Parts: sequence; structure tokens; C-alpha cells
Amino acid sequence: MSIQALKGFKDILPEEVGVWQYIEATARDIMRRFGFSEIRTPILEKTELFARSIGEATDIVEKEMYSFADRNGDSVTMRPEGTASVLRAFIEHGLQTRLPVQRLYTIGPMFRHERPQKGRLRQFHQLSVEVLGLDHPRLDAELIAMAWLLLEEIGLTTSLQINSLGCPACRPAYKEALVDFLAAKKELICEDCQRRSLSNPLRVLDCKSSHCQEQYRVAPVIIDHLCSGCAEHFAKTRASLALLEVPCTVNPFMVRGLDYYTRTTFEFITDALGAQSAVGAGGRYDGLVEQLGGAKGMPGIGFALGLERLVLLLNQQNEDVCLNAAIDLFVAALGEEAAVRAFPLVHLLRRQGLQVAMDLEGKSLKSQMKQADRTKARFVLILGEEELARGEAVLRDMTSKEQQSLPLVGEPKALCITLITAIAQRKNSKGTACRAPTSHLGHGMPCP
RNA sequence: GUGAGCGUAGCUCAGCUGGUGGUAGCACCGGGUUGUGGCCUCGGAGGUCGUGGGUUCAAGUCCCAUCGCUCACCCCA
Repeated sequence: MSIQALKGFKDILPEEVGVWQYIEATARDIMRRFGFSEIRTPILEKTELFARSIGEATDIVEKEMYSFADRNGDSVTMRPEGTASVLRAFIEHGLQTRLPVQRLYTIGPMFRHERPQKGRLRQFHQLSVEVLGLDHPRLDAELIAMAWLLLEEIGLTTSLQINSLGCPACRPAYKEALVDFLAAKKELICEDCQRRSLSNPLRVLDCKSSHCQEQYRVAPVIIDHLCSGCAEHFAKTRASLALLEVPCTVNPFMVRGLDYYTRTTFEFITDALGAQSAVGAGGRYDGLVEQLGGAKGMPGIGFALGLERLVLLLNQQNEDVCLNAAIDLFVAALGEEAAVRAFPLVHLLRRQGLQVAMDLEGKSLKSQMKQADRTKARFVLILGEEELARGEAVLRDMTSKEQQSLPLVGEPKALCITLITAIAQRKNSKGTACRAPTSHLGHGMPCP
């Protein structure tokens, strides 16, 4: 058996990469419009960074991190999420001194050692977005609306749920009320819930058992226990979201898996991915910067989108994504003399910006035509012995099957110009939507 | 970490109660067309049946182990 990729690690093959580029290009464009700058941080960090930010007691830190000792014996970890690294860089470089409000995003691979399943891999990719230095509820709404717009522009419909988790001032009291409630219901709820009542009471309300849910209908919910500051923040966030006409439902049972969240939390949900319902999620983390050694009281909010999940959804929702861009021209040379003429010509055309291919091993014309067809060449330039003798080359339009002779005189540059002109003329007269050279988005845009 | 399902050609899959691996489809290469793609047609190449053991005269098929994949639980993007 030949060597395979690691469990949960996937190759993104040439035929699928177009969808990725499309999503990434759309995301970058949205980020630009909203005033975000990209930041690229290392994939490997000190283990302590994640332990301190995500939380020692979370599943991620307890059992899912790719941690190992490097050659010095220091414990290092491949990042399981993006926020911690971005905040570390923000603090390390004092970015708040450049602009009081920093809007940052990063796109890249994350690593968690979990059992893979649909929409969940050990190496996966996220768009991770953070805003540091502002705690206004309108920012919460703006960020959520931005994520909504991004999903919309990619072509996905999801549902949005939001909640508030309160702050260190109001959450403990709520937690206590909840624990008391659960203790009273102990006999009536499932074993899982009983166990979690102690380990992570906030999570209990998330239970999927309908029997448990029946009991929890009267459970105390966090949004009824918010302090005045948090309650006002939540109300204003919702009002601002309404101004932007982003539809959302309040889910008081929604809990996040990372310890650092405060106040606003949100999830973008789909029912089309099996067990993995969240395509994106995030929330406010007002204490985190300080906790990591940054400025006191520095607020923050962010979210992450799971790119694999977006790709899955897009693939199953929109079948006709254009794969592999068509090439502009295939040069078919017959015989050594023609090949020697064609070779530098191809190079010249490429320098001029055309996407040009050529067979290098002197195959038959039929074989070369086949190759041209497979690579979806819009035109083929046939340079054979007969044409060479006549001082001509034949330009074939592969969609209309029309052929025209071009004079093959003087410098390659002259032919190059003739060719480009001829191609441009024909293209203008009859272009095909999918075969036209794609814009800055590169390959794989959905067909208009 | 727990549970279930599945491993036969590059891909999708047939293969019955054990009896020679399939004219299988798609893809690939070549011919028909001595210089013109798609369609058609003819041919070709491609396999340690995941791996290792066992039962048997005989195992792709039955049994055991192991590895891998998939889905689900847990949790998460």
C-alpha cells in the first residue's frame, strides 16, 4: 500500500480548488469593503497561548490539540483556531497604537485531533475575523451583518441565531441559578445532562433529547439574568441588526465551546451538513486581550467561518461551478521545424498575457486537437509542414470551427500581433460566457 | 475516546448457496480519418480483490485479526 495522507488531512485537488479560490476571493473583497486588513500569523505557537485563551477545561485544549515538544523541549501546538494567534500578534506588536480600532482577518489551516466526519477534518480551514478596541453594540451588528453578506454573496442561505452570555458580573449568578434548577430536575434528565450539570452546566440546555428539552422549557435562561449593561448591549445589538435587515432568532440555549466568550454570541446554521450544523460562529470576548497580557479592558469581538463547510454546501447546492478556466490558444506544431518556430512564439504570447498551451513531444495532429479540446482551448493555431511551406499558419476557432490563414512572415512578434488581433476580433463577435477568460476571481466562478 | 457501515481497475460499481477477476460504465492510450477535437466505431492498457492469518480439494465470497475509509456520538467551524 502506497503512502496515504494522514487521517483527517485532505488534498484539495485541482478540480476542486476553483471553489476555494472563489470563496476566498469573495471573502477578501468583502473584508476590503468593510475596512479589514489581513494578518498572517504562524501556524505553530507556544501551547500556553491556547491553554490560556481557549480555556484549560475545554475539549479543544483537553484532548484535541496537536501539541508536541520541539527539539528544545518546549511544548508547541499547531493552532486549533485563529483568534488566539491574532491577539498574540496584536499585543506583541502593539497594534492598538497605530489605530485605536483594529479590524483584522486571517485565512488558513487550523488543526484539531478529532475523529473526522462529514464537514469535520483534522486540518481544516477558517476565515477568522477580529475587531479589537471597540465594544459598541453597533459593531456587533456590523460584524454579524458582514458575515451574513459574505454568505449571501457566496450564494448560501443559512439561519442566524444569537444570544448573550453576559459578563463576569452577571454570569456567575445565572450559573448558580441554573445549577440549582438542574439539581432539582436531576431525576428527570438524561445521564449526559446529569454529568454535564456538574462539568459544564451551560451546555446542558443544548441537549438534543426531546425529553430533556421538555424539562428545560422552564429553565432559567441567561438573557433573563443579564446585568443592566449586558442587557442594554444585547438590546442595542438586536436593534442595530434590525436596522441592517438581518433576520435572526434569539436562542437563549446557544452556548459556545470556547471559554473566552462574553455578551454577544452567534451562529450561522444550516441543516444540510448532517451533524455539522454550524458553518460559522463567533462572539464578543471582552476580557481576552487583557487575559493574554494586553491592554487592560481592551474589548474584542470576532467570528470564524469553516471553509470546508462552505465548500460542501456550495458543491451540493450549486452543481454548475465552472471548473478549470479555458485556455485561450493551443498551438499545434507538426514536425521539428514547425516546433522550433512554435516554441518561442508560445513564450511570446504568454508574455503578452494569453493563456497558451502547446504539445512538446511531437504527437499527431489528431492527438493534439484532442488535447486542445480537452483543455477547452478557444483557438488552435496549426503550424504544419504545408503551412510552413506556404508561409502561413491556420487559426481554428474551436467553437465555430471556422479556420483562417494567417501570414507567417518576419519576426515572431509580427505573427504574435496578428494572432492577438485575430483572436480578439473573433472573441468579440462571439464569446461564450463560460469560456471567456475569468476576471480577477480566477477559476471556478459559478456560471452567471 | 465510543458505536455502526464499507474496502474489487484512476473513478463509479457487478460478482448469487465458496468453483478461472468483469466484452461493465466513465476516464486514459491507439486505430478507423496516411493533417483536424467533441459524436460514432474497433482495439489496447490498466488488479498483490486493503493487509496478514485461518477453514477448505478450492476463498473476492466463510471465520479471526489488523489497517484504512465513511457516518454518527462527544465536541466543534
